[in-house]
Amino acid sequence: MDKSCSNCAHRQAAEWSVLEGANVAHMDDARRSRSFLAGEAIYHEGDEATGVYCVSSGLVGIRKVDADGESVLLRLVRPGQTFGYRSLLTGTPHGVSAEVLKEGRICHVPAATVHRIAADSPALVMAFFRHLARDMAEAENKVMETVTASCRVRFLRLLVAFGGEADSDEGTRVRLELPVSRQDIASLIGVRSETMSRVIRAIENEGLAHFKGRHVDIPDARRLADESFGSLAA
Amino acid sequence: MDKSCSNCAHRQAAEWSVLEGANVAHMDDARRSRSFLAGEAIYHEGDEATGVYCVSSGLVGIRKVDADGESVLLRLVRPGQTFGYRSLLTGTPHGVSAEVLKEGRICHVPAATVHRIAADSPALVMAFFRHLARDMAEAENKVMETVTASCRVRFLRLLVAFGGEADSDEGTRVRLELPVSRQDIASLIGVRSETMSRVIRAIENEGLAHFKGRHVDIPDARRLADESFGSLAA
DNA sequence: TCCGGGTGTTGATTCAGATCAATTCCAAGA
DNA sequence: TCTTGGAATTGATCTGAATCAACACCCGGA
Repeated sequence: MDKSCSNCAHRQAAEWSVLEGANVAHMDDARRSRSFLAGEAIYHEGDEATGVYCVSSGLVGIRKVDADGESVLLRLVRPGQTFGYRSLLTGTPHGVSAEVLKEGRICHVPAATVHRIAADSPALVMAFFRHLARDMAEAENKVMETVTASCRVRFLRLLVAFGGEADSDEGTRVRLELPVSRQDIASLIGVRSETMSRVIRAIENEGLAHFKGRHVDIPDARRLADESFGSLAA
Repeated sequence: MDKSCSNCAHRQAAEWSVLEGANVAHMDDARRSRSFLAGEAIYHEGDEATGVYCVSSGLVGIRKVDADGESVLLRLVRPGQTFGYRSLLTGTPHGVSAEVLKEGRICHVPAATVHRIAADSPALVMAFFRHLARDMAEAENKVMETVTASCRVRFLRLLVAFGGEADSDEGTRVRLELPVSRQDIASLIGVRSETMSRVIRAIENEGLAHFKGRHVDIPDARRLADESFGSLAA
């Protein structure tokens, strides 16, 4: 399996899709994939970048830890997405750590290869720029949210985001699976896990959604989406 | 004044410094500068990008407003720094708004020019990538801080950041001037202005710093820096 | 089968910061 | 000079979320 990027299921999604000709071969050639178990660290804050990573399957979390040991889960990286390119391209140590949240397979493209191809293909650099721009926009949203929205609203919005990726069968009912543990969800929206529990119970009681393990059943997605639009759903 | 980028006081700082040969001339030729008064908007969220801006003098604030009208000041743009390049390069509408906080002069390089030069100079794109990467790192720090640190600590860290740019005369005493109003500082660290006042008064009472208008006098910068390192200064 | 430990839940209590409501301060304009 | 309106301060009160402390649940291993 995984013999080549060309037949990777996610080829379209990743930055590599802009590559042409010999560069595709270079990539395929230098690329190495290996499987990771949940909990394994891929790199730590402060490490030097050794290349660019690409999630083939599983789920990766980008984390940051402060001096007090407080850890925040900044974002998730899903299959088909790349990560770690920022430090590599700027030549600075990683400012965040990456860790496997759900076991899977992750490709690694060595630094030298990325640099060589980037020097030859401005389109690749541009693709990474776009990726970074999108991440930046999300980071800005996150700052806004943590400052202005209650933890309840933040959680509802996260549900909506997860739901967007899930299968919303024609009607308004949506069934989805939480990709990570509740602790991690709490960390993702910046609250304590106890608070997370209470928020979930409240939502459950109101009948907005039904939680069983990692399964979530949303009877009326529209109602939930409305609620997630800030406190005043004018 | 301001006849050319070549003799701009901030030439070294901005992304343009990587340009060579004819591209420098193209830039200089197309560039237009004009002065803005405090409070003027440069662009709004949702606007299409018309070019890249460069602060010559004064101060610019990057803001984001949510559905409820809550506004957060995300970051400041100082003389010598560029902004607005993100939307231009990705071809997406601005996700934030830019507004003049302190009157001054701002240069504008039209979209067509930037695109033409960028197509010819991969180094320019790379320079913008670096800028974005730095902003992203700061955004990540901001998320961390708003989630983990008290508003007191967040304010102290902001003071330290301002102090870093100021003149710390040989000793530990630092004298600096706040670049923006207290309301804006409150918005910058994500608290209400009332809270801001109280925090400032508390710091004043402890003798950590002395505030008079926008002037701040820090008798012992080291002590202040220590305090800013989270709640537990082990 | 009985552990053990990680994950999640629940309750009681506390506290940081928001909110509501007056003032006071101050700079620009008439 | 007086006026005026935004910026800043101050006080009283409320509340959302953290904290502290048990306890229930579930799953893999001996």
